[in-house]
Amino acid sequence: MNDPPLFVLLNEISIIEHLARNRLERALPEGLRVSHFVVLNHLVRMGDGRSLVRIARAVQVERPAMTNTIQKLEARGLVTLEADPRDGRGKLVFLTPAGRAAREEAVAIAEAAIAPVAGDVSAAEVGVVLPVLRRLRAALDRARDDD
Amino acid sequence: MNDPPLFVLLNEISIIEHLARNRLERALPEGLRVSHFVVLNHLVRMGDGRSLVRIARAVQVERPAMTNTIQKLEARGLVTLEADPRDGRGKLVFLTPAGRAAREEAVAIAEAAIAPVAGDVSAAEVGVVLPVLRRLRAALDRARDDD
DNA sequence: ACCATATTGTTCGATATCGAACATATGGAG
DNA sequence: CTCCATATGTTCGATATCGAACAATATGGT
Repeated sequence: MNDPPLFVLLNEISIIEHLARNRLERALPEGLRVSHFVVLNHLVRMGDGRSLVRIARAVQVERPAMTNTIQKLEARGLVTLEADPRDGRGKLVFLTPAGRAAREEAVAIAEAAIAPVAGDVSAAEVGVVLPVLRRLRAALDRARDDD
Repeated sequence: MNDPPLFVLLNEISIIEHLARNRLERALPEGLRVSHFVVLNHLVRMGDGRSLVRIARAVQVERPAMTNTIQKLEARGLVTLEADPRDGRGKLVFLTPAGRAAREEAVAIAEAAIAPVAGDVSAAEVGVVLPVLRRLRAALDRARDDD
């Protein structure tokens, strides 16, 4: 079997993603899904007060999924919603203090979850790999827009 | 934000996986899911006549999901099931000619789907990145067993 | 040989995600 | 200003996945 190199790479990426996601999912507090964590993380890192669509696009899910995720986060008191003053259709998502705290806790859990494998891949290696993957991601993103 | 390097790497991997999966999902023939394609691919590459659990473990899904996937493949006439002569509990999965043909077609579709981004990552770069990711995958696999 | 334990494939209930469709709101073309 | 295409958030129906639990079979220790 000589599949194209990129094919093999994506296959490996797919497996790693699945393993890492499952591992994180089990480590997170009861009821806090990876998808929730991803949104909290995004809001902390990129800033809150963003619309649902914008967040959805950033984390690669469709709008209905984001509606669901945000409703769960709101029910937990981790985010609040406000009407967008500039757009009557939009809602803006804001982190609550509890939301920021939950994100901190989840990050600590995530780091602990990957600690056992951290020794197998050095920071230097990540430094080599990461730029290539970023380029790959950018290319996939561009290809998506072209469809 | 200075997250640990491995954390950033896994985050990037997660995004790439999602983009690539969505892209492939849309390109595949109606009703043929990525999960189905993964199983067909596995059977061709690693050999058929394997049990459900064995396939499930290899492609990182739980047994109920594999039961579902195999039933769909069987309904499409892409695989057949036989009782394991050595184990009264087991079933062995065999590819049909139609299954092999469907796999060939799906591989061609998958290659076409990633062709637009193939130019952005050279084979040499894949050669550099792949060993690191394989090591990461192996480490995650080991960590899973340790739980 | 027997019984406890593990394994296999399955069913069941819960949940997340998706695509399609909808109501509402925006904004540009005429 | 009016009207139509577009965008936003939501609801709905379908589907895949998971964890738990189950029946049937294997396996290993005594």
